[in-house]
Amino acid sequence: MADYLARLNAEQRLAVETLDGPLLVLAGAGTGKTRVLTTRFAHILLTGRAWPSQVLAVTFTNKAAREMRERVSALLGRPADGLWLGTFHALSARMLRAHAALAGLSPNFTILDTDDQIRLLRQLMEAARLDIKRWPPATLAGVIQRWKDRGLTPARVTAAEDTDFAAGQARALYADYQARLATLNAVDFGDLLLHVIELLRAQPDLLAEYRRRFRYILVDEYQDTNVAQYLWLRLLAEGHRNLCCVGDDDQSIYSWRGAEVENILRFERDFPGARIVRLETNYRSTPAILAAAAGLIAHNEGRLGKTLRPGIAAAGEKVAVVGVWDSDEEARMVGGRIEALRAEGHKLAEIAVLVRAGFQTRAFEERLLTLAIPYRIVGGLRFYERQEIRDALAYLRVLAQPADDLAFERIVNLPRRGVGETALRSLREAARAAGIPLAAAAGALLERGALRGPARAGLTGLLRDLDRWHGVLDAQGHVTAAETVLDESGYSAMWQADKSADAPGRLENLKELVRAMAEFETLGGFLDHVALVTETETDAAEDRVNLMTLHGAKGLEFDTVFLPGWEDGVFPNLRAMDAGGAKGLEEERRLAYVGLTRARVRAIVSHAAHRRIYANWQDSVPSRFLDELPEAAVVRSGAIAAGGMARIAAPPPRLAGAWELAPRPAPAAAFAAGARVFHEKFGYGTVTAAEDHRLEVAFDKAGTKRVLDGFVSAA
DNA sequence: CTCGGCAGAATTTTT
DNA sequence: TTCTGCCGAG
Repeated sequence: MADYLARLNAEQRLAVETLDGPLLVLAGAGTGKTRVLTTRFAHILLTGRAWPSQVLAVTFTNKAAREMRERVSALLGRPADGLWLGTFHALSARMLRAHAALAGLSPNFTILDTDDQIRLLRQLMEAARLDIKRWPPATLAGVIQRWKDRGLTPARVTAAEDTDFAAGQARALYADYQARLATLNAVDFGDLLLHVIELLRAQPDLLAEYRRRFRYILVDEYQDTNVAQYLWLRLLAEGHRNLCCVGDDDQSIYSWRGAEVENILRFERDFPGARIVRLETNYRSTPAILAAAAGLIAHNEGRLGKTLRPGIAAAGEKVAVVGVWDSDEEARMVGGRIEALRAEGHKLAEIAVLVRAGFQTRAFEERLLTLAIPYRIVGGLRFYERQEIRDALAYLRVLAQPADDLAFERIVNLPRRGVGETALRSLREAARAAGIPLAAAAGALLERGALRGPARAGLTGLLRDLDRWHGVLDAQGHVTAAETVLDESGYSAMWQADKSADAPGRLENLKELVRAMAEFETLGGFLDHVALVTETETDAAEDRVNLMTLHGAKGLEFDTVFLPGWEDGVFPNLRAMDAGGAKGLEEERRLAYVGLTRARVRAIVSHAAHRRIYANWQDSVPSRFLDELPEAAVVRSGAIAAGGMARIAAPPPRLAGAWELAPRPAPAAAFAAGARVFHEKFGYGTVTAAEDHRLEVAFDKAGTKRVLDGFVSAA
C-alpha cells in the first residue's frame, strides 16, 4: 500500500478510495477532513485516473485553496501546476473570462466589490427618487445578493418575493442594476456564479466540454454552499457524477449568506446511489473539550448526527467558564491569562481570542497593547478595503477598463482638480444621453467646448494623463504604470502633504500595493486577485496572539482558545436570532460549537455582567449556551473586581456574583405601534411603526425618529 | 468648489 | 465613543 494511504485510519481511507460515483464525507471537527481531501486529490493523480487539469476542486476560502494546493504538491513531490483549484468565485471568474462574449461581456470585465455595488445602487435609487434614508442602498444590495445566492435572475424573481423593500420596488431596481452592470462591463460577486450557470445552461456544447474535462470534482465545506453554488456543481457533475463533497452539518454557519444546510442533508436524494462516509475520530481536542462541544451541539435538532470519538487518550483540562463583573475586567482576565501562559513558555501564535462580532476585538486589542503582548487581527481591516488602496485601484481599473464608470467617478476629482458636483452632473447626463462611458463623454464634452473654468482644465489634464498612462502600461508593464500613475496624478503627493497621523501609513500601503503587483503577470490578473482574495496575508511566522471572529476561525485550530462575551444578545446574537428565529438560534449554537472545537488543549469561556455599549453600561445575562455545557466537562468560576485587582472566587458549582441571579428576560418584547416608550436622548414618545427591532417613534419633544428597540424602554 | 463643524445614529457574521 | 452625512461660510 502506498505510504500516504497507510497514514490514514480506516474511515479516512474509505473516503479516499471510494472514487466512482457521488460520495458525501461527513467530517466532524478535527477528524482529518483536509487530509482526506488532499490525499484523495493526490490519489486520483497518482493512480493515473486523471491529469491535474481534469480535477475540479472547490473551496470556500482562498486560504483553504492555498493550503490544499500546498499539501497536494507535498504528496506529489512536485509543484501542483495546472490545477482547477480555487473558490467558487475564482473558478467562476476563470470560466467567465474565457467565455465572456457568450455572457455579453468583454473579457476585461470588472469585478465589483460590495462598496461599488452600494454606490451604484445609490445612484439608481436616487434616480428613481427613493428615500435612501428610509431604504438604505446597502439593504437593497443584501436583498439582491440573496436573490443571486438562490440563483434568481431578475426575471425569475416573483412579485410575491418582492414585498419587503421600498414597497415592492426591489425587483425593478434589480433589473435596472443588472442593465447598468452590463453597460459598465462589470459583474458583482453573485454574478460570477450566476453568469456561469446561465452560460452552462444556454450552451450545451460548453457544458459538455466542461463535463468531459472535469472527471473528478471535489468540494470542501459543502454545508456552506448556497443554491447557486449547488446548481453550479450539479451542472458540472451531472455527467459522470464523480462528485465528492466534504462537510459537516454541525459547522454550517453561513445561512445569512444564503448557505443552505439542506444541501448537505439532501445529498442522498440529489445524487441517488451516493455513498456516505463518516469521519468521527477527532485527533485535535482533548476529551474534555470534545465532551463540552458535543453536549452543546446535542441541543440542536435537524442534524445528520455524528458522534465524535476522542482520538486522544488523556482527559485534559476541563473547559473553564469564567464570570466577570464587566467587559473591562473580561479583557483584563484574558490578558492576564495570556501573560501567564506566555510566562509558562506557551507560544502566542497558539492562542486565539474568538469573538462573535468584529467590534469586540477592540477591547482585547487595547488590553494586549498595554500589556505589550503582540497580537494580530485576522480578517479585520482588509488591505484592499483601505481608502488609499481603493483609490489607487480605481486609477488602475480605469486603465484596465475605460468603461468602468464607478472607478472613474472615484478618481475624477481625486486629488482635487476642480471637477465638482456640477461638472460631474453634466458629465453623467452626456454619458447617459449618448450611451457611452463617462470618460468618453468627458472627451466629447471638451471637444464641444461645453465645460469651462477649473472643471475644463482639470478634465483635460486627466484625460491627457490617462492617455499617457495607457502608453506606459503597454510599453513598460503594470508595475511601472502604477508607479507613474500614483506619482503623476498627484495622488501620492496628496498624502505627502497630509499632516494627519495616518498619512505615512497610507503612503506605506501604497508602496506595498505596488510591490504586490509585481507578483502578477498582468494588470488584469492582479485586479482579479484583488477582487477575489479579500483576506489579508498574515505572516503566520510571527509569534502573536490571534484575534478574530468565530466565523473567521473556521478551519483553524489553536492550543488555547478564549471565547469571551457569552451573554444573551451578544452570543447568541440578538439580531441573528430575530432574523432567523429558532433556526437562527441553532446556527448560533453551531457557531459556539465551531469555537469550542478550535481548541486543542484548553478553552476559556467568559461572560460579563455589565457591558459598555457607547458611553453607558448595560446589564447582561449569561448566555443560554453556558447552561448547555455538560457539568462534567466544565469548571465554573466567578471573578469579582475589587480595588482594581481581579480576585478569583472559590469555584462553586455556579458562580457567586449577585448579577448571576438575575432572571433571564423573556425574548425581547417588540414594541407595537401605539406603545409609549422612553429613550435616553429623545425622551418620551409614541411608537408609530414597528418592524422587528426597528421602531419609528414620534417623540414628544424630539420629533419622529427611527430607532432600534434596544435603545428604548417601556414608559 | 472646498472645507470645517455639527447633528444624529450606531452594533453580525463575508466569498 | 466614533463615524457619516449634511449644511453653511468663505
